Amino acid sequence: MPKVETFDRKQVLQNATEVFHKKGYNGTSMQDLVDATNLNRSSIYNSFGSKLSMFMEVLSYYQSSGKAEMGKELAHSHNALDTMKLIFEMYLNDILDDKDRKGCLIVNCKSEMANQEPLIKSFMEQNQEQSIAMLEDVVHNGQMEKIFNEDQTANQYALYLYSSIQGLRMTGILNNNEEELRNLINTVLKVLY
Amino acid sequence: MPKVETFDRKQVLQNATEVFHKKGYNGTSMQDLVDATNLNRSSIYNSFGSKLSMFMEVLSYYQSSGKAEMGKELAHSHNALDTMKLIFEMYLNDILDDKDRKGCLIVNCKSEMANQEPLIKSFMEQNQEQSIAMLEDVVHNGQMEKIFNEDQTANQYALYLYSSIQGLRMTGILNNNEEELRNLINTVLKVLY
DNA sequence: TTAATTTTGAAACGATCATTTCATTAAGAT
DNA sequence: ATCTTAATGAAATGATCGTTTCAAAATTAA
Repeated sequence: MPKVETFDRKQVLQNATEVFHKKGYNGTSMQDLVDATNLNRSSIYNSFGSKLSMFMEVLSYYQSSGKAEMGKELAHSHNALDTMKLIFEMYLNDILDDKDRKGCLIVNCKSEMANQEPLIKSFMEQNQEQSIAMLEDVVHNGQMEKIFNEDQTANQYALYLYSSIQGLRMTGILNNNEEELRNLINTVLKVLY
Repeated sequence: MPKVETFDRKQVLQNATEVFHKKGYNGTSMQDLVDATNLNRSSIYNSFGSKLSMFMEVLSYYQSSGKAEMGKELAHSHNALDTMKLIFEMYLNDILDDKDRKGCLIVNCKSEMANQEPLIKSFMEQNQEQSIAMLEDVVHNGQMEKIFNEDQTANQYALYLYSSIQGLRMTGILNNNEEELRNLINTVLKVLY
């Protein structure tokens, strides 16, 4: 066995994520990626195949990073309401920390490409399914604990919450007033209990 | 006075809107616009200046069309709850009729360009301001009529509704199940009364 | 009819697009 | 040391990008 991949693939993906996130898929050029990753143009094609397949890998990386971070954050919460508040708190912090006002990579990509690129559409469908399943689980627990009402099924509430999160991400692009956003989140969650 | 503008500017804008809506700004080429408008490349530049300024005009046209349609729809409603339901009903119909699953041009553009193009950012800020003012007015009326509660100020509820609408538009890109969306809308509105 | 002005067509602009090619350099395995 | 494979660099691919140019055709007011 000869020379093995020497560059840090994770670091490269992080750098690529940053550009795609800031400029969008169509707004990002291969030159942008060469500059951001400090990788050779040939190396990008050797290691990632094409702009689109590199982007798909970026999306997966972004998704699993988010999931990991969320899992860590929720590890020590055993109350469904606290869990739900923590979830929204994470998105809020993401908005408040986002100096470039880029919004959410996945939401942005859905709006840019879901109706154009079948691979993206599939990714978004499974992302939606997973997100709703996760939210449904939390709501279901809350309903078992009698913390959340049963006016709607857990699945119905999960779709509502999923939609609210997308709305929050969109709103956060232009509005980063912490007080207003916190109030908005409280209003979203109020219907649950 | 010699030759006057012969083509139908409104029709041209409608055709251009269709392409921009389907492909996004960065995904739309000048050739796409030439094909869609049946206008000469030179004529486009003579009449609209540049791709970006044509897009700005498309955005304004889309916005004012939506406002006009909404005004007509709401003309005969004098109950704040009915008005609010009609507003959401309009967005729902837009989703159900959207065969290409394009979502909302304005929401898409906000996610694609608000952080990159100052002209777009300004447009989106005034669009948000107007939308919230309109919603605030309806909520305020409902609160006067004692139909809506006063747990939050009309302005706070307006931001919540504005955010919910953006979420609905994003959700509608992949989900066009009428029953689920209707249920989602009911959940959104329930907090108001 | 003439003068004014716009639309049109076609070509060209230089820049940039995503991708490919290939010879050179580098490094682990035998 | 040598074989094997990967990373690199630089150049080139052909296509397409947004925009400009300009002469010819078209239209209307004077």
